[in-house]
Amino acid sequence: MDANDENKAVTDDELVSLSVRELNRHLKNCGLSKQDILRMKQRRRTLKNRGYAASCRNKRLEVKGTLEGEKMSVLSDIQRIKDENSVLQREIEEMTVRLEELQKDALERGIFMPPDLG
Amino acid sequence: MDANDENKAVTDDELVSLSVRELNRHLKNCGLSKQDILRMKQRRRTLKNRGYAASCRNKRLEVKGTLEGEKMSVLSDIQRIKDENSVLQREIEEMTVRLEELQKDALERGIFMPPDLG
DNA sequence: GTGATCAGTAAGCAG
DNA sequence: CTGCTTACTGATCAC
Repeated sequence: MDANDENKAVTDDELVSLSVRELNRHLKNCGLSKQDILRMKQRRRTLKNRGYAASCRNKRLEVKGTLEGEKMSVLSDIQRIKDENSVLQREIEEMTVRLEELQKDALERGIFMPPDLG
Repeated sequence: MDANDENKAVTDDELVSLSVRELNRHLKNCGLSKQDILRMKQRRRTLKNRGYAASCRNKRLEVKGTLEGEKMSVLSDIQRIKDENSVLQREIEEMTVRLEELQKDALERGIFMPPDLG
């Protein structure tokens, strides 16, 4: 098992993907000095940070995109409700006309409308 | 005039605020080597970049804030229009009731309603 | 040259 | 330690 690890170069990809336990085992088997080990640890941290920074930027863009999408969605909601509003308004106008004609007709025919309905 | 500038330490603030022309004059009067002048130019650029980065971040926050504000504004618009919608809906219901009562009353009194108004 | 933005780095905070 | 965020830096692009 030791033979498998010994003198094996560690790529950046491996350095970030290996667990701490695996990394320690590997570093020990390679017989690196404490200085080198520290250096590797720091490089691992740096590489991780690189990834974190990338996710952070992606997240920022994603949040922004979501916000923009929500705004658009709400804007279209407004349009829908405004249209609905217009329909109601038209309906009211029609009914108003209808009532006025009824009143006019009743007057012409000498019919008294119930007071509470006029 | 030279005496005023000579051996005068240049702070970072001055370095970024001085115009190129003023800076060149100052650097010359201090009798700096070309190496030093180049170093100062680069430092100036770095300091400027620092400021640009800050504005960039501020702008990003500002844009985000504006977007959120717009979303809130549109949301309150929706509420307003929905309320207006409810008022219209209620108005329609009242008129509907009124018309139905008129019809019922006419029927009871044996009065024919005009066909186009029924 | 100047200003803006991107990706990478280190410092610092939170879990 | 891990992951995220911020400030800074150099590189790069557009004006």
